Amino acid sequence: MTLTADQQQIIERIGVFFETKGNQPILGRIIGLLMVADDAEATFEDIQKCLFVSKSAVSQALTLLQSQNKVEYITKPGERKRYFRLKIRNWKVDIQDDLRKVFKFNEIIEEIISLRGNKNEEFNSYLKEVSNFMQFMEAELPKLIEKYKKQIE
Amino acid sequence: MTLTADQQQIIERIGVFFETKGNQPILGRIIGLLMVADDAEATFEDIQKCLFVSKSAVSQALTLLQSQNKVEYITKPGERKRYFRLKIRNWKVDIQDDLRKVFKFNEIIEEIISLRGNKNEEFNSYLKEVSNFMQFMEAELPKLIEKYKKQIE
DNA sequence: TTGTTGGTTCATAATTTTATGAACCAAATA
DNA sequence: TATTTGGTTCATAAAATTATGAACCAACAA
Repeated sequence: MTLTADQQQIIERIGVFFETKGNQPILGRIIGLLMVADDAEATFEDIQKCLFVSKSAVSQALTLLQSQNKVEYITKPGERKRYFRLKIRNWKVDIQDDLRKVFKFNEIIEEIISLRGNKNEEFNSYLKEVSNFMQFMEAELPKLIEKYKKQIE
Repeated sequence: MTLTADQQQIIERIGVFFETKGNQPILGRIIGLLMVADDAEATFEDIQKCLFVSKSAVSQALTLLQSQNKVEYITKPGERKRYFRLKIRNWKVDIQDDLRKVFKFNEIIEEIISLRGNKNEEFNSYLKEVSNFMQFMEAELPKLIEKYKKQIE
């Protein structure tokens, strides 16, 4: 498999995106490769050669991505090689998870509120306001997704 | 300033939360301290002593947090010390930014779509579907925030 | 004018994260 | 049976991140 300069570049950008989300560089690049590859799949060897990394790095990264349900592989008749692909069915779920993660902080905020004294009531009410906003958003999110589902029907 | 065991514990949890969002450990802990502190503020010395870190670490972390608009300081008459606080007015904005960041990936997806060949149309249409979902969510988000604002009036 | 307080700066030490290479293994092939 | 293919495993090297300490500075106090 050979990549164009455009493809190489966008793989790096995808890599950076996933890296800033807290993943190690190679994971994002593999996801990137699987996204830009013409047939949306790549063998172990493809990954190693396209990304210029060691066998062990590829092996470990793939193990991780599979454990995270981000990647799976298929096989082809008469071949021993694995063809790795993105487990794309999970994406919308991933997006929702990312959104929920933002509101996850509300759990901590609620704990803080219950712990705080009354030395700074202004801050306390700010906290409550933020908490309220998060609660609202968290509750509305599923409704929004329902709305989307109806819209595409 | 002395912290209870409860306060110490929650500071660590806040620290971990911010750390997994890609920040260095000390930043999250400082934010945590400013959240649980009774008067919602702390001096340079307070921070150093409560978090058991060096002067330089505190100085560098505070510079960063201030540059990120997360922290500010006030002074008190007759005192040279700075009292650091969370710039709490920015929080709802921060939350919105975090949400937008999730959809930011759509820019990359759109680029990928325009770059992809037609070797795997199934994958192509999956990509379009995900992109569509993100576009929808991104467009609805401001409406949701409007709805919230009206609701609290 | 000397010392103290409240910091800042920067080179580098300590730690953590990430990638490597060598050894290994099972299945298929020669 | 020996060799090749397609990987895995693990100790550690390399790189990146984070924290430290020493030197410094300005403002104020003695």
